[in-house]
Formats: sequence, C-alpha cells, structure tokens
Amino acid sequence: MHAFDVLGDPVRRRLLELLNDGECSSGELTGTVRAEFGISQPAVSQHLRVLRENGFATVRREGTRRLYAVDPSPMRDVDAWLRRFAARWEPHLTALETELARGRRARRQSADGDR
Amino acid sequence: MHAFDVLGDPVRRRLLELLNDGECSSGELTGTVRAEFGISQPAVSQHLRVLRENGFATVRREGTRRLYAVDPSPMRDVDAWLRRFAARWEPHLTALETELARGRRARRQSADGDR
DNA sequence: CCACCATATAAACAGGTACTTATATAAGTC
DNA sequence: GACTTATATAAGTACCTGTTTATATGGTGG
Repeated sequence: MHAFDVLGDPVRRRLLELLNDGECSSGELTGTVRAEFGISQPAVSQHLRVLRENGFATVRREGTRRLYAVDPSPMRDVDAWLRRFAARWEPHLTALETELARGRRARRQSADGDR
Repeated sequence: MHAFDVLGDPVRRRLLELLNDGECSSGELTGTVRAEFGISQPAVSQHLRVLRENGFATVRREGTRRLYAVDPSPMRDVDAWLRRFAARWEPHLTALETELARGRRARRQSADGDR
C-alpha cells in the first residue's frame, strides 16, 4: 500500500493528528475516533494496523495497553514528492535564505562525517 | 473525493509529474502513461477527468487538442496538512531564518492589501 | 457533407478496501 | 486458575474505484 493510500482514509488522518499531540493508547484513540466517525473498535484497530504496517506509527506495550506514536518517515517521503510542485505555490527563497539553507546543509553533512 | 485519494493513484501522480514540466496535451500524456502503465486511452482520460474535477489540473482547447496544466491549489492544501507533522523530520529553523520568514510573510500581506 | 483525427463518455465488470459481528490473545486482579 | 479489561484477528459482505470495450463528441481538411 502506497503512503498516499494510507493517508487517503479520513479515519487514519485523524488518528495521525491525534498521535501528533503525543503518544496515545489504542483505547483513547478508539474512543475519540468512535465518537467522531461512529465506527466499531475493530474498525479502528484495523486502521491502526495499516498505520503500523506502513511505517506511519510505532507501538509499544505498557501493561495491557498499547501505546502508539507517530513515525514521520513515510510522511517525509510524501512531503518530498510534494515539494517537486512547491515552487508553484511558495514564493521563492531570497538569496540570503538560500545561503542560510546551504550553510545548514553543509554543517549537517560535516556533523554526519564526525559520527 | 479527497485530495489524498486523488494522489493515491500512481497513474495520476505520474500525470502530475509530467504536467509539472509544463502544459501538455491529452494525447502526449496518454502516450507516455500508456507505455509506462499499459492502460488504455479511456483509462487515462478518466484519470485526467479526476484531476480536473478535483482541481488538480486545468484544461484549455487548442484546435482538436486539449492542453492540460497543473493547478497547485489542492496540493497546497495537502502540504498544509502535512506541515503539521513537519517538525518531526525537519531541523528547526534558526532564529535568523524564522525572522526572515516572518518578514516575508509581512511583506506579502501588505502587498495583498495594495491590490 | 464526409471521413478522420483527438478526446471524452457510457456501461459493464473485477478487485480491493473498509466496514460489521464474532472470537482470540494477553495482561492484570481476585 | 477463573474473570475482566484492553486489544487484535477472522470471516463475511457491501461499496467504491479502476479497468475494459464500445461509442459519442467535436474540430479539420478534402
């Protein structure tokens, strides 16, 4: 399943929004989403599975609860694809900003090299 | 149909990529995509319809051809949603860059006011 | 006007996906 | 260990979406 398909579902988008506020248990997520969309617990659980299996969320057990958290990697990929088009709606960077971005990139690279 | 659903289809993503290089006729798009995905002309035409009807593409007639172009508005919306999560994968802006962005925003606003 | 190109629409069908209800797993409590 | 709570999985079903073939539209040139 492609990242865009994962994001195509409104329930999954909502789950990600909720998780964006911080780690959350399956039960809390289910409660909120059930109220908003009127779907069953298994339905929510299956959406959580989709998020897990496609790398959008990680899960850890804490007692009997399962705590979900956002994993941003697939969204970064989606963002990367979108950026090909970004010039069409964003004003161009000024020369100074471009230079600052270049410098930051360079610093990041040398930090990587130090590892 | 939600913008993310529109972007969920690989043929439509490819069409947008092609259109991102500039205005293009239905026939040219169909030729390329047919070769890459092995689908029929009507299939491509229906994808173009989806792009049209959801505001991702505009079309104008030129003789017997129809020339398509990207309309970035829905992708801007998608980008806006994604940005809620961007802090998770992007390094923070430096203070100077933040200030530059603020200033640019302010200039844009006053330019809007001048219209 | 007719034939021809480029493109769009119609109708039918196949597969996938998102539900439902029912049930399983697994951790805490008595 | 039995009972409860939290969560996941299974099986079945309905709908939606993307395809195909066939056909319509509409502009161009003889």
